[in-house]
This record gives sequence, C-alpha cells and structure tokens, in this order.
Amino acid sequence: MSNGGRSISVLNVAEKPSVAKSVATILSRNQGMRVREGRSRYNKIFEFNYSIRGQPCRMLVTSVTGHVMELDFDDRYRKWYSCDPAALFEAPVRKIVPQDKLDIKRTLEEESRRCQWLVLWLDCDREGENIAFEVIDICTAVNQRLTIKRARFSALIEREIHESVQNLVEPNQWFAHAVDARQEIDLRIGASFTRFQTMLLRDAFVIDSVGDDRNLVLSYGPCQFPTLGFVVERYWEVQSHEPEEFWAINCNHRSEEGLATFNWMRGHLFDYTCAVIIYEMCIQEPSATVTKVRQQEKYKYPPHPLNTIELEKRASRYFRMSSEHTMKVAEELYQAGFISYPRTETDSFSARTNLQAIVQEQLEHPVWGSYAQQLLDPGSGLWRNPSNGGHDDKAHPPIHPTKFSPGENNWSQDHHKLYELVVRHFLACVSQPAVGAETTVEIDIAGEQFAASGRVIIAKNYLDVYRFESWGGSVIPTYLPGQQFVPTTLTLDSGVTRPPPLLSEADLLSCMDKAGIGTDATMHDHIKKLLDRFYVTKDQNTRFSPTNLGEALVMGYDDMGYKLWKPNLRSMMEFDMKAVSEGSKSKTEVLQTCLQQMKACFIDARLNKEKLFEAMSVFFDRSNRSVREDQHGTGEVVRLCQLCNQSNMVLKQSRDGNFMVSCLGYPLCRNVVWLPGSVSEAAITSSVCNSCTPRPIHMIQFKFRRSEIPPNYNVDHLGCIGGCDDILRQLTEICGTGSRMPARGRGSTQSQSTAQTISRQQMCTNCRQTGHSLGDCPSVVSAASHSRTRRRSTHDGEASVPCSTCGASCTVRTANTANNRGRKFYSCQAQGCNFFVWADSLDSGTGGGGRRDSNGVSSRGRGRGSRGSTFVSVTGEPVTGRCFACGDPSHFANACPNRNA
DNA sequence: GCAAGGTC
Repeated sequence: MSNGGRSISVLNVAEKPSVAKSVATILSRNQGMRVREGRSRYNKIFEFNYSIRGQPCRMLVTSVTGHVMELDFDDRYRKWYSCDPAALFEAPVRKIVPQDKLDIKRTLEEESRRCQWLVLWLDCDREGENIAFEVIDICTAVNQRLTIKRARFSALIEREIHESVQNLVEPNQWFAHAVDARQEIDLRIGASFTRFQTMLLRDAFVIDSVGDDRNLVLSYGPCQFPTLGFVVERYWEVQSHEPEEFWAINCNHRSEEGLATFNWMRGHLFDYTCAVIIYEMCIQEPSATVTKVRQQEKYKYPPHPLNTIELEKRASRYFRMSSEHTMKVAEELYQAGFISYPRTETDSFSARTNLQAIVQEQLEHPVWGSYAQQLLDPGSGLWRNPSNGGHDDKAHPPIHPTKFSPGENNWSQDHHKLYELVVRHFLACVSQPAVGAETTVEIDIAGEQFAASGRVIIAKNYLDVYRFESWGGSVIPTYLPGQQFVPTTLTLDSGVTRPPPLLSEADLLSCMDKAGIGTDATMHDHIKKLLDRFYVTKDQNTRFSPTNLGEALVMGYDDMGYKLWKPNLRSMMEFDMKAVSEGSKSKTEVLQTCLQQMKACFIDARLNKEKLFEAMSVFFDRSNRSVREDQHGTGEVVRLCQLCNQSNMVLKQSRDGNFMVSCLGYPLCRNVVWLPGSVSEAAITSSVCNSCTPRPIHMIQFKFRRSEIPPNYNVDHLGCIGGCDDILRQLTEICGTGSRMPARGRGSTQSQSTAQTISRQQMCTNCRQTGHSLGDCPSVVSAASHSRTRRRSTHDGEASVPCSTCGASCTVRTANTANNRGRKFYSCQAQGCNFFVWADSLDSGTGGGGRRDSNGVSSRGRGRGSRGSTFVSVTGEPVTGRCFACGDPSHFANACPNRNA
C-alpha cells in the first residue's frame, strides 16, 4: 500500500454535511484541520493529514446531500401527451443530475481530479450504497485512475471511525442495484398510472370539491396509494358498522370504605333472553360471596428510546402536530444542534453511549433539572439502563438531546414542545418503571362471577418526568375471602357496539410502518401528499377520512379486482429488493418480471376503465361535454315524462353500455330511470302495460347477462318501468344500476338547475330511482349483502330525518344483525356523531316532541313483552334497566340523547 | 404536471 512514503490525496465523501464534519473531526483529532468552502454552500471541505495503514494521506472530507442524481425518462417521453402511458413501461430512462445538485457535482469533479483515492462514507444502507455509486460515476468520469474504497461504520464514534478507515472495503454493487430497481419501478408505475388516470378522469367529471380542477393531478404511487387504502378501508369499516345491542349485568357495592364496581366476567351478551334469565337468577339470590382476593405488584415501563416514527406518533398524540410539521421542527432543532439526527429507525442506545453525560447537561433546567439531578444520584435508585426496542439502522442513535436549552428566543411554541418531548422522553428512558399495587376481588352471585379491581401507585418514577403518560388508579374497599355481602345495586344494562374510530395520524403511521410503506424519512411526505392531492382530509382530532375523490379511485380499482391500493404490491417489491441486495436475484431479472406484471395490470386496468368511471360517477357529475358525447342515439319513446308532463321519455344506452330511460326535456327536466347494470340488450315493444298509468307505457324486452343475475331469474324478460314490475325492481336491487349520481353534500351543489331540484324531490331519496318513495325503496327493505351495493346505499342516503344529537342529517339503513335483521334504522352521517335510532320506534311515536321518548324502553317493550316492571333491585327499587352510556333509566343506550357527549 | 428516496 505504501508508495515510498509520498503523501497521496484522498477524497472522502459523506452523505450529509454533518457526517463529513464528524468524520473529519474524529480522524483529525481536531488538530491541524482546515475548512474551506466548496461550490455548494452547505457542503464544506475539511482538510488534514492522516495515515491509512502507514500510508501518509492528505485527507479531503466533503459531502453530498442525499442522492445527487435522479431517474427520469428521455426527453422524448417527458411530455404528458408525448406517448401512450403504456409505453412508459419500456421508454428509455437515464440518471441525471438535477439543476440544484450541479454545484455539488462540480465540487466532486474538481476535488477528485487531484486525488488518487476516493473513500465513500455514505450511510451504510441500501440508499447510501446507491448514492456511493452516483459519486463514483461523477468522480471516475473525470479521473479514471481513482482507487475506490468504501468505509463501513455503524456509528459516528471514534473507535468505529478509526477502525473503519483502517479496514476499507469494496462498495456493494448488489445494494446499489436493489435501489436502481426500486427507482425504475417506482418511476414507471407512478408515471404511467398517474398520466392514465389523470387524463382519463380529470376532464370527464366536475370534480368540484377541489376548486379549480383543470390542473388537478390524480397521482398514483406505490406508497401513496396503499396509504390512501388504509384510510379508505377504515372509513368503509366505520360506514358499514351496524350497531348491535348487547346486555351486561353490573354490580355495585357501597360500604363505609367507599364504592366498588364489579364487572360481569362474561363481559356482555348479545342474547337478551339469555341475559335476562341469568339476571333473574342473580336477583332471586342476590347475596355475593368473595371467592378470590389477589394482590399484585404491577409495573408500568417507560417507553423505548425515541426513533422517527415514534417521535411523529407521539407529537401527533400529545400536541396534535402533523408528522410533516414535526419533521420540519425536528430538522430545525437538529440543524441548530439541540437534538440528534431526527431520521432514525434506531430505538436502542449503543452500550458505548455516555448516557449520564446527556442527563448531566439538563441539570440546570428550571423544570426538569431536579429530576435529572435525582437520576444521577445513585442513592435515589431512579436510574435504569434504557430498554432495547429491537431496531437499529446502524447509522444513527435514537433521537436524544445534544445541547441544553432553557428555550431559545427564536423558538416557536412547537420548537419548545418538541424539544421538551425529546428531553423528557430521554430522561424517562433511563428511569425506573412506575410501580403500583393492584387488588383484584372476585365475587360469586348465584353462580355468576364478577370482578372489581383497584390500584394504588407506590412509586411514580419515570411518570414524574414523562408528563405525557398517566396511570390511572382507584381505591376499592378491603374484602376478605369468604366474606358475604348484599350488593347495593344489581342492574341489567344495555349497550350497543360502536364502529372503530377513523384512523388517526398515529394509527396511519403504524399501519405504514407495519406494512413497510415508505421509510422513516418519507412516511410523513406520503401522508402530506394525500392531503395535497385532495384524496383525504384530516379533522381536528387528527383523524383521516377519504374525500369523494380518494374513495372513488380506490373503489374503482377495487371493483376491477385489483389490489393496487393494498400494501401487498410494495411488500412484494420490497421482498425482491432484498433478494437483489443479497445477490440471489439479479436487478435485470427483477425489473423484467415486475414491470411485465405491472404493464399487464396497466393494460387490463385500461380495458376496465369503466369501473373507474362508475366509481367516479357515484360521487361526481359528468362534465357536460362528456355526458352529451356519452349518450348516443335519440332513442325510442317509452312514455310521457310524468315529471315535466311535457316531453317524452326515451330508451338510451350510455357509452359505457348502461341502459336508461330519460326525459327528452334534458337539461330542463332531468328525470331518468336507470336500468339494471346486468342488462345487455333492451328494446321497446309495441305492447303497453295494462296496470301502469298514465297510458301508454311501453313494455321493454330485456336481455340480462346470465353471469350477472341469480340463477332463478330468466335471461329474457318483458318488463315495465312504470312501477309494476317486481322482477325489474329486484334485479335493480341485486345488480345495481349504471346510474351516475351527483356528488353528495361535501362539494358545492349550488349550480344545480331548478328542474333538477324538483325532480330530485320526487325521486326515492335512498336509491334515486323514480316510481317509489323512500319508505318503499327495495334497497332499504332488503338487507343488502353485496358490499359494493351496501357502500353505495350509504352514500346514496339522503337527508331523511334530522339527527337529534347534532342536528345533521340521518340516512335510513337496514340492520343485518341476528336480532334485528331487516329492521330499518336511521344513522347520523355527521363525522364523529354515532347517533342512530330504530325507524319503527319513530313510526310508533306520536311525532314531534314525543319521538325521542318513544325510542327507548316503551317501544321495544311492546315488541318483546313488557320488561319494565319485571325486575326489582335488591334495594327494593324497581329496576327497568338503564342506559349504558349515561345511566338514565328512562331509555337505553341506543336512544341516549347524550351518547356522544 | 408523474414516483420514492436521499437531505438543506
């Protein structure tokens, strides 16, 4: 290695300026180091002398800022209308240095010209290895005689760095290839699908919810779409939840020492009769016997050391800060030297970290300084070595404070909050867990088991400093085994199951983390992208709902049968990338198979684009141009329009193949009857219906697609649209229609014509068909089991009754649970409001102010036998059951006026 | 105008 003692020049390149500085400081031992500017203002050059395995070296240490190059298509394919999007799966691509990286490139060129060696100090992960090859490409282009070496290090600490420079290795081509493949796949899939769906849908619909929709980009990406999928999936779960009533026996015992609440160990039962029988047994023999008293010491452990995802989740939970904003503030705190590098997967400290020194720095803080003092006092016993979260990216330590600050003048509230979180989290990590004494008492009443528990906190420990967490505890009276007592109350209470909550930002990050969508440094970007693209909205509680646009896109691909919105695609790609990085698959092989599959998928999606149209039509109006183009032929007359009484209604087929009978008075009259989606042919006959009026209403000869209707229906059918035809109605219900319903509530509807408003009033407000009203709607009466139908009917739901909790509107739906199958109920559509009421309880009420009172006990009591006077509590008071939510005995929880309070 | 990944 020696060249006769002559010094050689070595260009060292790190991934970011901070690493260049650390490496230079460590290697130079901070002696004789010179700093000079490079072409780029962020990336300085450090110079000093060093010796590698006896070879004297003039070391130049500089940096890049992440990737220097990006992948893009050749110019010919860059313009959106330059080619068929499918061609983007094969179009030539190349790596280019973007404008804002040109000065970094120039520094590398200039410095490498006069060096003999190039040592790569990029982060030791796949992306880092790929950046290393970008640097190699740039440097060897101007100096082909460079000797190229890779430094492998797992932490920026002295021993590691010195060891690594004395044991330089070869760069890992496999790692870099894995990233090359990832980049190319992301680009080709992203660009092709984005162009395809944007060009297809943007002009075809009035996407009024986004303001000016002319420049709208409907992007598709292998990370953003699965993220959207998580939001939509949960939203659907909430929408399709059908509340189910359940029953529980609760027992209270008040003594001189206080109150104990005993919970039924069966939890709750959905079978009312069964619950009543057990309850009656308890009431008849109400004496309770203590069967078990257990006392245990319990611990609540401090969190693991902080990594990026956890920082984002906690800042969202504790401060409602968006993950994107959190990372911006964290970056600023890092740049100013107050916290360590904020983009890290690592959640365990290396054994070599001097944790005490980090605590030491915080001693003078006015609020938590005294806690830090206690931590360092061996006598306090508060210290505990931090737990190991099991993740290590081998590049950065967990996020921790690096400099003391009582708060800086130029800090915003959020800087204060985030710094405080990082410090308190660190102090908590090196603290003992909280200790509690838990008492559990089990009793037996007539063979039924009940349990109560209480907790006393013995030592708060880390909870003293980690104010964001708490550990509730309540004291219960003392009980002895074998002791007997008579409960103060023993009640049969009702409750209803609730839907899961919408996804919070913390939930969403967890979903992404679990499925491997994005990296710690990019997850917040994907979430922000969904907001920027108008695919999702976030409410004040950081909970996400899809917009009509976001839901329509997912629905469209879902209806095609594609799981493009599921995380599987990314997981498969990730699996392949791993194979490439391990050398078990070649980059070419992975690119070839993956792109081939994705292209087939793309072609197929394009063939099935009607599914996207249909889904979009659920939420958005077709733009005028498209609608007119879409309906060809003037059609034959079926009847006189019963809405405007002026024009005829004619049979038409839309471009996407669906049949309808619509008024020729359009756009003044928008009366339309959509026919089942399973109709393949429809022709007007000269026969006239005998029962429907005003005559004549011509019968239509239908042909249905066999595969789309149940076996007990005929493919051929002579039908009538006047309202008498049950078969037509049933098939409409089963198959759905090709109808295009206007956007619901969220967007502006002010531009609708008067004619449309009038015609809407005469349609069924549930399914938008004419010929029947809401009460007779076939899709309400049946329990729709087909998920898409059900989803649609949810969206279709028109304001039917005002919600008595929040004043918004309720839609009518049908329960599909064991006890209430087929029973209609109204549920509130407002976000966050879970109000619902059974429709039959409204029917039986006297209307007006009497409605709410009749929701509960009385109407159900009539239905199932009188329940009101059967039970008597042990204290002699009559028990009729009570509301699970507020305790009021006048109603049950499903009718509770305060249930959302 | 399109992706996701680095980082400032």
